[in-house]
Amino acid sequence: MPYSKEHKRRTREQILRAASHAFRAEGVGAVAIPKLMGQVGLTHGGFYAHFESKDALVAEACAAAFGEGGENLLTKVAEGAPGDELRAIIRAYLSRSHRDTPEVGCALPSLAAEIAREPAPVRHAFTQAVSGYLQQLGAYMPTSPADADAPDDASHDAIGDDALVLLSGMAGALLLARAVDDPALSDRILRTSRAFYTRTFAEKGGEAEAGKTT
Amino acid sequence: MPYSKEHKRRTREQILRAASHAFRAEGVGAVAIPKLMGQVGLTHGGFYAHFESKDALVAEACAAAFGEGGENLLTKVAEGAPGDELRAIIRAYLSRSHRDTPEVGCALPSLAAEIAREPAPVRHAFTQAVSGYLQQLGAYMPTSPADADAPDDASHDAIGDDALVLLSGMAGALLLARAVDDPALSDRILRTSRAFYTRTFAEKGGEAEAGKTT
DNA sequence: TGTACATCAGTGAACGCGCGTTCACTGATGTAC
DNA sequence: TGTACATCAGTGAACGCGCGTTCACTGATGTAC
Repeated sequence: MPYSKEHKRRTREQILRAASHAFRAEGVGAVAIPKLMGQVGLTHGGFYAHFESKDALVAEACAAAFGEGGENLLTKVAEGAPGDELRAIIRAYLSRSHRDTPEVGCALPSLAAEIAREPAPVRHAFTQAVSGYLQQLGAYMPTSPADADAPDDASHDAIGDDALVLLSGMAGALLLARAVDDPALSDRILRTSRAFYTRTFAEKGGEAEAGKTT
Repeated sequence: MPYSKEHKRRTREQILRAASHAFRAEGVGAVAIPKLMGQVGLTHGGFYAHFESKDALVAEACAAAFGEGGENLLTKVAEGAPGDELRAIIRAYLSRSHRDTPEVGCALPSLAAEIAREPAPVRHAFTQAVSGYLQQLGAYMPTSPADADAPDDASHDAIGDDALVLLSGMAGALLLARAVDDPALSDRILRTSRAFYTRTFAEKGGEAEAGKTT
């Protein structure tokens, strides 16, 4: 046998990691396989020993960007602020640092518009990944994950209404903050949204459960 | 003189309109000049009699997509519901029809991620257009357009905090509803967000001003 | 321990393709006489 | 009113380029003896 199984696995992971960063930073359409392989220190031909096509890579990289194994932005931030997870998540999501480093940030604001135009398998992988992300976020929210209503279409797992609104709202704010070319306006979008979502979802008047803090 | 000035103006406008639709539906990178000119019934070479480059077209089409002259989504919807403009805007923005026809919808969810990676002139045109849009939206909101605080950076025109949060939040919800491949989940994102933004911004407990309705 | 061998990750030339843009041209048009 | 002319919107072949993908190859490696 040539090389080791471990060697191939590592190369594949390197490609996947580079892709998940590049896609978020530059967009799926702007990332070329030759350039991507160059970043990993290989030539373009070798790509097809690891992935069937660019589309297959996009699908996998989407999942990776949201952090399928639980090692993602949400858990990392939450671990750093025990007892105050939700406020910490909102603060981090709507930070200048998140705005300025899309390559390691949430894939929703950077990729969702392009994913919506991608073929079915890619959209499916994205949906699965974002669903997991939403469930994770919901676990940190005051209202319990599954709401008691909606008797007609009670299916899509355990995603809470609040998590849906919070994540999509923060994603929209980050999207706008990144697009705008006036730094003062961009900062203001972050500040205003941070205050709004903290006040609405991470303080007493949330939805259920009252608690600590003034 | 050949043809008339009017003739040239009309052709230019046709290209611009086709571009603003195609960009929103397919993304800037996926729209090719040859295909675009074909849609207008012309060949690709003629494009450069009307626009200096594709980038110049993108910048103008962004402005057009938001409706620079005041003839846009917001005013159209508001006119149809005198006295209840804000609720009507939220309902229309987060409707299935808006989700399913991006080519004539708001440019924020469909184009912002790509615009953030575009050269400076394009980003500037986008920022101007979205600022106007935000001001227009603010005019329909309970709180007055310019807030009384922020003495250090009081510059960016008259965009209210509420308008910032509402537009970016709705854009994020539409973005997510379009990306997801599960129709039930997509509908739920729209329904939940519509209820949330209506409750938060278009009912008595808004920010200031109490009024009608129960 | 040393050598022959089979495997297959990685190489790089080549493919067909569509892109944005240029340019010599053509032919429909409004104006001057 | 009818004809000659100048203008320039629109044509379409051509440019250089980089894309995704294929494929005959090469050479580093783990295994068998």
